[in-house]
Amino acid sequence: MSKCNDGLMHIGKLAKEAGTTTRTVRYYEEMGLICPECRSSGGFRCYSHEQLARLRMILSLKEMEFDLEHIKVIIDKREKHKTAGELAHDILEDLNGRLREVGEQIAHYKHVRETLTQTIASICACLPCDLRVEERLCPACQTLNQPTCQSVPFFHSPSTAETLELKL
Amino acid sequence: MSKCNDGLMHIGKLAKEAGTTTRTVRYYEEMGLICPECRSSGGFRCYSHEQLARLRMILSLKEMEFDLEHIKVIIDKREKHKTAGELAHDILEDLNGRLREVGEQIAHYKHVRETLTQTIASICACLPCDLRVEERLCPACQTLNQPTCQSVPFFHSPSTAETLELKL
DNA sequence: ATCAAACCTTAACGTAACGTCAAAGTTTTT
DNA sequence: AAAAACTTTGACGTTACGTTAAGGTTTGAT
Repeated sequence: MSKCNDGLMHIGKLAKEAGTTTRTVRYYEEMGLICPECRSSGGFRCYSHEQLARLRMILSLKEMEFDLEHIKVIIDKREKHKTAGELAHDILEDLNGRLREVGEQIAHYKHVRETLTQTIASICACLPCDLRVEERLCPACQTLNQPTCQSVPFFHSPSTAETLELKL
Repeated sequence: MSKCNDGLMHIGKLAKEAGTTTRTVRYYEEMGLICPECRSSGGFRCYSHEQLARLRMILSLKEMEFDLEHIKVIIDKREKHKTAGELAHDILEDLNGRLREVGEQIAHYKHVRETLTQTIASICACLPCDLRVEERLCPACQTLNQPTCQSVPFFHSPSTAETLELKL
């Protein structure tokens, strides 16, 4: 009847159950993160529910943006500790490290946002400018006595920027 | 005397002035973002100050995390507009788009941080647990009547998770 | 039993933006 | 003139898969 009974499933079902793709599962296998319980006579990968749980572990760690290499390390830790407490202690280091990194990411993107916001403000002042792009200073900038155009490095042409630089 | 006079410089100087590497400059050339003014008789790339300004433009756009393809488009816009105002209007779309994306990135990482924080809290409750990792429920979790261990998908072993799942 | 649909297999290229050799030629300095 | 410093092209490595391609396997229906 079925070549895949005993509660085993092929890769498609496994992937769907875990909410990922077959390509991802095969890739994880290549990386040594997961491997099928057995193969069917025709060569199909067969997975048990244990594998499914393991795959879900991997994916839950991926949600926290650990890279696969680190995930492998973390999962392997499960076999290196006798008690859950020890394991918890060990894994908490990974989690706290990651937490710090994510904080840095957030800070970084906030900085990028700042840069963008300031650039946008500067360029807005140039909207009413009728000068050619090669010109040096918008009337608006002159009036406001602001170095807007020039403060936006990619707004004015290289030759203009160069001119300005040489004058310094 | 010098084979690189006339205010021209070789790639090393260019890169250092702009605060990047020669590899990056060559890559940008490959991508069509920048190209040397000329070559020395021996084949060395020679750059003018205009190229330096252009490279700085590219790098300033990179600080806002535009990808190179987008940077190319933005820089090309400089030649498509007659007035600075028009150019400003056009570029503002790119900047605002990027601003939105960066906001999304920040939101995303904040979500990741949330997940991490909650996971850390859950696992902290398991620190005093003496059970083997394969066991099902920490005394701590039982006492607190909290589904902590089980709520951390990668903390308990696959077989345990499976057991739990089958009981549902 | 047979046939098609649906599924699976391995293999391999593509992605982004460079880092990092390697082997050999050029410029600059001593 | 020789050595030090610099440059050249070429090519592989990186991350985590997506996306064909060409060809077997299972499954469900008839």
